[in-house]
Amino acid sequence: MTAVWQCQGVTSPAAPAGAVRQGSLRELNLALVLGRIAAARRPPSRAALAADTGLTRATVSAVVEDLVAGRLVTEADPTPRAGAGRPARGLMLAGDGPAGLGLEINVDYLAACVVDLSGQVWHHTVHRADLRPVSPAEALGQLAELARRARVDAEAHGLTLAGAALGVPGLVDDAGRVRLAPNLGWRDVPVPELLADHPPLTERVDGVPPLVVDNEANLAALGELHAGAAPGSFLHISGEVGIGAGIVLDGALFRGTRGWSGEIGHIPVRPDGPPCRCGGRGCLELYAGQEAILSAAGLAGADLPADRASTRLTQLAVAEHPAVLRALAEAGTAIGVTVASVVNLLDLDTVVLGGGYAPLTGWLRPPVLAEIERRVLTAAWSPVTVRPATLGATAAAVGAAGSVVRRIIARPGGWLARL
Amino acid sequence: MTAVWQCQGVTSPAAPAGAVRQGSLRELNLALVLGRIAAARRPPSRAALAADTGLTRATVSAVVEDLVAGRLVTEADPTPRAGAGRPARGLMLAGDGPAGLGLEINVDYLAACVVDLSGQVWHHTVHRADLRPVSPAEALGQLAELARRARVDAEAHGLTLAGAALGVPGLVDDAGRVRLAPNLGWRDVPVPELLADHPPLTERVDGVPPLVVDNEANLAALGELHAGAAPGSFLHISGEVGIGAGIVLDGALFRGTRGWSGEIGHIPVRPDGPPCRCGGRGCLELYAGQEAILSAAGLAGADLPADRASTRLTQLAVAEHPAVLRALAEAGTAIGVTVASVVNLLDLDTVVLGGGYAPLTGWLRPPVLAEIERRVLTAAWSPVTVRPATLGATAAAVGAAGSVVRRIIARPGGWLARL
DNA sequence: CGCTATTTGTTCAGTGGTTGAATTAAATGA
DNA sequence: TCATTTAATTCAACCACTGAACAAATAGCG
Repeated sequence: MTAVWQCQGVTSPAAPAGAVRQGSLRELNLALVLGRIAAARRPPSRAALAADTGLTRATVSAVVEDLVAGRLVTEADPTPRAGAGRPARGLMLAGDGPAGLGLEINVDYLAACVVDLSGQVWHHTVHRADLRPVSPAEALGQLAELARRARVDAEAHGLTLAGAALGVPGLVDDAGRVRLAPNLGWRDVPVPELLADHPPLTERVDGVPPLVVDNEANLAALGELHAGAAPGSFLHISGEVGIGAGIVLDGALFRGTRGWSGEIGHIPVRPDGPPCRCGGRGCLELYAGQEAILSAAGLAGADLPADRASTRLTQLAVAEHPAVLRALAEAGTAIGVTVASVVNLLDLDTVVLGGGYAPLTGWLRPPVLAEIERRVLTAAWSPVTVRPATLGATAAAVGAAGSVVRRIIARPGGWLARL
Repeated sequence: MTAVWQCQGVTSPAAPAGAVRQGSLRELNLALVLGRIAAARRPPSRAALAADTGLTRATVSAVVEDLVAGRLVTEADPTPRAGAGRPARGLMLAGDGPAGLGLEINVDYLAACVVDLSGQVWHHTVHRADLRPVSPAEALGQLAELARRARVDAEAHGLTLAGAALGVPGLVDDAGRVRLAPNLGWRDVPVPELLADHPPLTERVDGVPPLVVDNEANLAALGELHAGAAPGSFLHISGEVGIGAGIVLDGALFRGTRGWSGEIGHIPVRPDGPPCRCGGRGCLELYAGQEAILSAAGLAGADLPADRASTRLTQLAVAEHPAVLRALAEAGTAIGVTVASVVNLLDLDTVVLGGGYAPLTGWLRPPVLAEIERRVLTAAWSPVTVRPATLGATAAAVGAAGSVVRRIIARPGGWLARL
């Protein structure tokens, strides 16, 4: 009888955005096959791809031929596995194809990195400095120098930069202007214009190096997504001086109506709590922001520069400094209350603690889990996993670079057409 | 210079789900054209569709021919507009094609309705009764009787029921089992099994009548989406005895990892508030649920049966009953705090107040907006709209029926193949 | 009334891309 | 050595879209 009732999935996906023209077919299958190659653990053969995707072996061969000709895919030299029959030739993302340049500006550091199609990081520079007293133009100037060096290094390795992305800790509009970055003290900073004066990033390589400016929490979440360990849907919380979050739903970053999603730092934890500089009261940032934790631990004050605070906190936690442990427990509880709201709302099964929170996960996780178990209606049936980010503290830069190459993987047709 | 910098959109959409085979092309274009016909305000011509979709007129003609042959589309008899040149023949969704059966069980009523492809409601029955003292089997029996009558009525009109969907106020798993419906007092109720004994819903019509069981808040949100007034992304809050929410993102319902998204009623408003029956503390439902509002207004007690409470509340609000107005203001503030969290997280620009909240919007909106403006970081740049649901109190039933026909519109290939 | 301009819808040869089966390639194992 | 097995390619067939030409149907105008 149960077979009669087919339940689940009333989803109403919107009709495909544009027209599906003749050539779209090839374009879609290029993306499909390339995506599977990128997602596979070991280099798959053409036959395996055919079985996997449902396409014919003939079609897969033709598609792969295009991808190889476009330098997006190469054949793995050594035959990986054996059995009986003609050995398969494994396919993998090309290491000498397009690469992405990732940049990050945060309150206490600048970062630049280069990532190739396969996700391998070829270059990574972090420049620690308190950027609050520095003007936006000056900060971007320093960043441009980092970018220039990254490019030189990339070209020395024979990589072709296909684009760049920049993460900033604030709200970015469609034009790349930073509308508000409270912890950096920026307001209405036209990043693209300011960077246009510095040659390293304005030169075109191969006709296409657009710069994308985005929220650093979004890019960090993307980095975590592509780093592989995270599932299709999760919440990534970036605990820097401010607290941001990136929301990944079904393998895609959710940006919100205007691209300003994930402002988790200003979700009210205690609606009648102390006033926040955002105008609200009792925001999460007041309980779990870096300054709040430091101050609760009795470490607020002059002798701890911003660019050292994060590491110092971890050191003290490892040393089991009592006030620090207490402060982390309180912060964890506040984070847990907020995460419980998010999980009740979105039914996510994974929460990733990133940025400055990552090394503190050992102390933050217990109170976070406790609040989730108390407050999430469905927690009894399906546990929520809370784990640290696998990427380092500068996940946003790696995520930014990854977003460039991932865009190519998601829509290889555009890249191939440019050759 | 600015042209060099192309910002926005680092989105990394997952590769297309399945293989794009030869026939997929037609299938996608069928969906595309049918979707445009459904979305159009007046019946579009083939030429207009070609211009709109980017397809050739020849292709559109061929696609439309399939749709007409499958009884999904008909030509509008009267020529709508005139100008110069051969008059266009308008295309519209067929009224005699497949229809959807929508069902709803809630705490204080049962409902059934039938909706055709164009969204027109052909049948609508509401049976008000307090269902808390009734056993699940008994309640489903009553529902089956409603469904039987709806089907008879639909067939009398020449409609073909293509499927049914049922909304319940609780958590539903993949198999259609109601894991928990706190306000109904249900736990682990195997709805499909219990309904299998009642013939009206188990008969197959045309080979395909699957029953989909879903959360009523999800279905109500879908109803609001298809009713048209709402944009692509919004939060729909259903204020029944419990408080649920449906989240629509980019025109699609977001269901969460396990389909349990939108449990907004148990988002903590005051983490240290009074205990809730869910195990948490200070949940929204304790401040803005129907019982909370009644009790705050001094109306809690015996002489107000559950199935009358909602209308009574509205009457008293219209009469400006002071305690009721005060209670609504408090509830609105609690809703506002929660909505502020959601908007900070998801960056939505529209919030729809549905269910019992809809007629109370006049009193709830001001405090909700006040909290949003205080607490949402981006409120200064982009206002959030709060408006009542356009569908009546039984939006879930209409949304359920709509979900059936919308599924056909979204994927007409499957329906056409069955003929 | 007849002619032209105009727009709609259809017909048809042409083409790109997938399909399915047959074929070739390259290894294992008895 | 040869049968077996699996991988990849080749090729005729076919499906669906394309583009242009053509037929249909109306308004405007003299």
